[in-house]
Amino acid sequence: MRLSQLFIPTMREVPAEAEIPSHILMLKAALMRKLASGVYIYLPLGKRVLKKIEEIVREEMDRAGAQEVLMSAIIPAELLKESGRWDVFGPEMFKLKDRNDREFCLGPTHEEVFTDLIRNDVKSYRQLPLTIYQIQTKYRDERRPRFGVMRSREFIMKDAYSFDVDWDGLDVSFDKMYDAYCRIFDRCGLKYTVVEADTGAMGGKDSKEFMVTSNVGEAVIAYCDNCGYAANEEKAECTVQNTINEEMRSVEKIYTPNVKTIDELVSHLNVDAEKFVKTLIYKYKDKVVAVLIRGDREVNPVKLANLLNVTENDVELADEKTVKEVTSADVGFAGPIGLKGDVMLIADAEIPAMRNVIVGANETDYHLKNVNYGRDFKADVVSDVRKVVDGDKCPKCGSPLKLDRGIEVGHIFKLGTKYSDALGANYIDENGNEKPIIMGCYGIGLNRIAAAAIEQNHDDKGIIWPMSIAPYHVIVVPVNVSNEAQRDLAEKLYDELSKAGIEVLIDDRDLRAGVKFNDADLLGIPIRITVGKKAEDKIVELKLRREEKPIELKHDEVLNKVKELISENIRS
RNA sequence: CGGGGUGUAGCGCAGUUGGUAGCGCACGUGCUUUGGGAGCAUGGGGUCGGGGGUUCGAGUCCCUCCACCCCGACCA
Repeated sequence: MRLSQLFIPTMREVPAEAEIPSHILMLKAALMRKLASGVYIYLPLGKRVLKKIEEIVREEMDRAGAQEVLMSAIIPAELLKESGRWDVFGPEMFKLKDRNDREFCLGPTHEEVFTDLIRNDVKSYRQLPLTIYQIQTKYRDERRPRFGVMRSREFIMKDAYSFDVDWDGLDVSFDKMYDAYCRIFDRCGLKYTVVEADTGAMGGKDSKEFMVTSNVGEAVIAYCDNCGYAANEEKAECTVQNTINEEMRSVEKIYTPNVKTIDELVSHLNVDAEKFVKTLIYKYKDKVVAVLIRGDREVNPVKLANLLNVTENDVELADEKTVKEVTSADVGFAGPIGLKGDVMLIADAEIPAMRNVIVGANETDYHLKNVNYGRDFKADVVSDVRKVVDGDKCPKCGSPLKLDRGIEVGHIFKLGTKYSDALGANYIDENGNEKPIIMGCYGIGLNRIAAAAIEQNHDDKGIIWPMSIAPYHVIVVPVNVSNEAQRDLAEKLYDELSKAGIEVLIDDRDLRAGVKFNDADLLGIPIRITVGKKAEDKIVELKLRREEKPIELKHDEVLNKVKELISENIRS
């Protein structure tokens, strides 16, 4: 392709709306443009990158025995109402009505549609196992789209669903997908970590996320260098860090006028935050629960929701009125002793291991010190409900955990029977018994892969595409197109490379060398061939985008060298 | 959804006490130039986010709506 003809409106200045490198570079390098908040259109180069990623995903899905189908982006409301998710997703869905006032939504995910297909057309164990997938646009009306394609409202996803006769079968299907995912991300040139994840509103059992490590990632992951344990922040198990064996002292009431927050208490009493226990009042489904947690810790809302057997959306901090009713005091003085009404008391796992702590007195302007679990109060439930912190002991081996940020590019679940039960997707086993089909589901965000790849592969000049997903492999740059020798040699090379099936660009624009080099760097084409002063002697330069120094090559050596470089850098 | 901010040429921005809109880059044309974002000359491009109001006169003041961005909340 000729740059003089390619629709590639690169930008010299940084668009004000973009903050992170991938977003900036995708706009600058003319991969995409924004149409509306969280909605992007892809230009020729961006489209090629997506195609490359799509092809890798497709090859690996097919290799793993999955079969491609294509659902509709439009889903009738009744299907999602059948599973209950019409309300679970709620405002996250783009909803629409047809002329007869029938409700639909633009699919945020497709479990129900796939399950519906299977319940109609799969009846016997003889038809199982089966894994089918699609590559399709999904729609989620995110509250806050951001970071370009990283969190957009329209995005391309590969979603696969496995159907098995039993849990052992699911394990096999799941492991195949797991392996396929590793191959996909390896081939895309991404550095990633697989972490244990919470299943959340999706339901199901085992769940793993594929996280591309990046400091712009929105997810926090905890991992252990020693034993390999890794989990996302929501899931990461917390252990009791240290057990204090002080002698229990007697409870004292202390006057703490208008001292409400842990920070204020720390400076008022000159005692470390870890000697306090916070009492947080939450509401869920018209019930009230009090959560006790060490002063310097944070509650993990996912763990709390799971413990209460509700979704995260159902749990929220109680309003002031409720807090006053339950604690008989202003907000800021809640404690475990003397709560009124039907309040479940949950203590974080660390609480029983603490001694002589300070808690709210359930009386405005007072706290209690030397309070001890077991002697002074007992919780209805003791469970891990806090967020991990850097340095926590690994739940598997006890070494210190580290925290990092990641971009979630893939997520695989063992769903089990959640949707087959809800929609009645059953099969007849060899004994004639009707049983629910055991399902798994597996998602990959394709545009996110592109953005994540840029996050991990760029410098201050632009993108540095991994060979496997680069829009083109080679760019031929004649330094001066009005120099006949340079132009002719460049054209000849372009022609030879094209005929050999190489994906090659030629920058035949009548521009200064600096502009062309800067564009080539911005675009991130892996191999640049510069045809300059030595064109008369049939000598050109070959420079890798990733490397600093070029090498000189004779004209007739170029094709083989290029072929070699490409095949070295693409795994299949 | 709460808090903050911004809307002026394709991009980045300026616009004073209210007086009829400008700069850089980009774009067209001509000449010169040609190994890391050239120079000179010349030209085109604007419902100043929309609507309403105040005023002789509004990019500027007031009201209102909208869009977009950031922080938070939220997120299979």
